[in-house]
Amino acid sequence: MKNKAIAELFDRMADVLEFQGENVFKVNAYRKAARVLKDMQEDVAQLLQENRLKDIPGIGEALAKKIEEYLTTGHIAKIDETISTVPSALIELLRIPNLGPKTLALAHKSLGVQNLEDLKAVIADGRLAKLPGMGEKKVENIRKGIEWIEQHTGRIPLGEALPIAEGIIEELKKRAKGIDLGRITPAGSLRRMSETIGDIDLLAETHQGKKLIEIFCHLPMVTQILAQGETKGSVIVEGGRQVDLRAIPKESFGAALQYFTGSKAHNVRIREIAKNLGLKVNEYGVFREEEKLAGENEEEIYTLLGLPWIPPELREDRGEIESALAHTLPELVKPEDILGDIHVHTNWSDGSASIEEMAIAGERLGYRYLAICDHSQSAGYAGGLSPEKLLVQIQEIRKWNQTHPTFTLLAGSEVDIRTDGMLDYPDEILSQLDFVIASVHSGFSQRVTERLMTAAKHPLVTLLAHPTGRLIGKREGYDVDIDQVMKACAETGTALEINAYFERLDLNDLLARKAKELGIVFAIGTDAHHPDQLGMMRFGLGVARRAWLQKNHILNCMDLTKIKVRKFLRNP
DNA sequence: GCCGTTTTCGGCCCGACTGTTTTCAGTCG
Repeated sequence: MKNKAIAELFDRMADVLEFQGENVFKVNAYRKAARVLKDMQEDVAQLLQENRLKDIPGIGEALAKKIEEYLTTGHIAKIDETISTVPSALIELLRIPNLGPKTLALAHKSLGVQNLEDLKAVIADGRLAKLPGMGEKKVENIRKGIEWIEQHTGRIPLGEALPIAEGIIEELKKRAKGIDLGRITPAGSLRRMSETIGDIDLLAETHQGKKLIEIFCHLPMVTQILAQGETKGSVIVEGGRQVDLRAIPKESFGAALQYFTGSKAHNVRIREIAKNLGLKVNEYGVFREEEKLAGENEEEIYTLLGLPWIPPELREDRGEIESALAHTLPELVKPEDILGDIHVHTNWSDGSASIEEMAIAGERLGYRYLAICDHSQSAGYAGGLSPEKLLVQIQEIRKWNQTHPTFTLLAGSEVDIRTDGMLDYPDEILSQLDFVIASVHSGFSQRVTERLMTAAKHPLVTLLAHPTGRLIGKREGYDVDIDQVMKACAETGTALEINAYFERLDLNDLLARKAKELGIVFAIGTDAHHPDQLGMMRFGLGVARRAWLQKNHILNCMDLTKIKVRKFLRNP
């Protein structure tokens, strides 16, 4: 599929045009087209065949022709030509905070800056600061931008960002006893539950902003204060992450929350709609001329625009606006819909807690069941269970169930799909399990598509775990044609996992949404190796919600009878 | 470059902040 390659080309084109001082709307047109292509699940080649390229929002006559050219020849002459006029090392510099296209063009034209090295040099010798419109402070900010990008390239995984945010919120509440403090919540990509977060954004409702920001900047976890004003504070906390707090008065808290939650693309659409209605939306409220119509709550903002409130997880301009206008937004799966966790390890393999400890932890979360799925025999690194040991574990689990009528343990296994394509236990063992998870843990480039498809077609396999194998910020994932695997799952009724472990989140939001369209059933499993890790369910839930999933799409939102009727369970 | 229940031309989301300026350009979110 060439969608991504074309999107990258359009993005690069936008960078170059911006650098050249082209019309900003043209630049934006390229950027929008790139974003839509990246998000899109359908293959552009398919759309071209059906002569439907121009049905893609943001793609008109000219870009459709360029896409067609790419698909037939492998490149786009006009874009290649434009891009080649500017060295790529120069364009890369646009990623530096506080250095935009104008300044970069100025440095290039006046000082001959071609790359990062040149830029550093003209900063160091003071030549950049002497250019017209430049000055010491601007240059200092660019220098800091370079420093920041050199040591801080990666984004924060959701599973790391959320606990930081919650720790700060808790600490703020404790220390703000004397002042008026109302709602306080994450905003930005964190509230949207994106898999990675840039900076952590918090919003607090208060009329004593200055005092609250003062408290915020002196929390125990703060290691550096970047900015401290009356409405905004910005700090670095232990671990090197940046956290921003904005203090918002009650009357505009909803508008600010809507505004700072984004995404940017979503907000652009919101303001377009407002404009067409003769209204104006900003972070202070909804206005008709000078008259303020709303601002205290997010709901009223959407209502004034003729829309239902849209869950933050959907706010990516991936169809939620259209769906909201048509009043067909899905009822997304909620935390209380989750009835159990069906991917859990114990100290029988590489977990750190006993079966009973995991069961008690699950019960405490209000679950009705838990599937114990330790590793299989060839997973030596993880203490995989021999067939004999697995049979003993099954007996243990059955025994436990007899004494606990209100909570059920399922006897499962996370069975390796070996490099030879076979499952790691013979069928006579697998058939004694209630639940079989198949997954790849070795040979990441060896016929993974074929192996996963074979596993999906195996009649004793319930679900494929972490189907792409990616690790956020660490590993790309298997060499796999996930479309083929999903097709096999759809055909055989095999479930796919949304692995909720914070580094995995695999399937991700976009793939899960695509799988949903194919009619595939999901399981959200935490892959917990410790009772505390059962709490990672919420990250998987975030992915599921971002994938527009409802509870009827998810195995572990069904009670055991229903799962059994749907043939996802065998013995219990 | 896209797009159209006022348009096939003339719009295209909005405001804060900063730093450089004597009224505004650039950058960011």
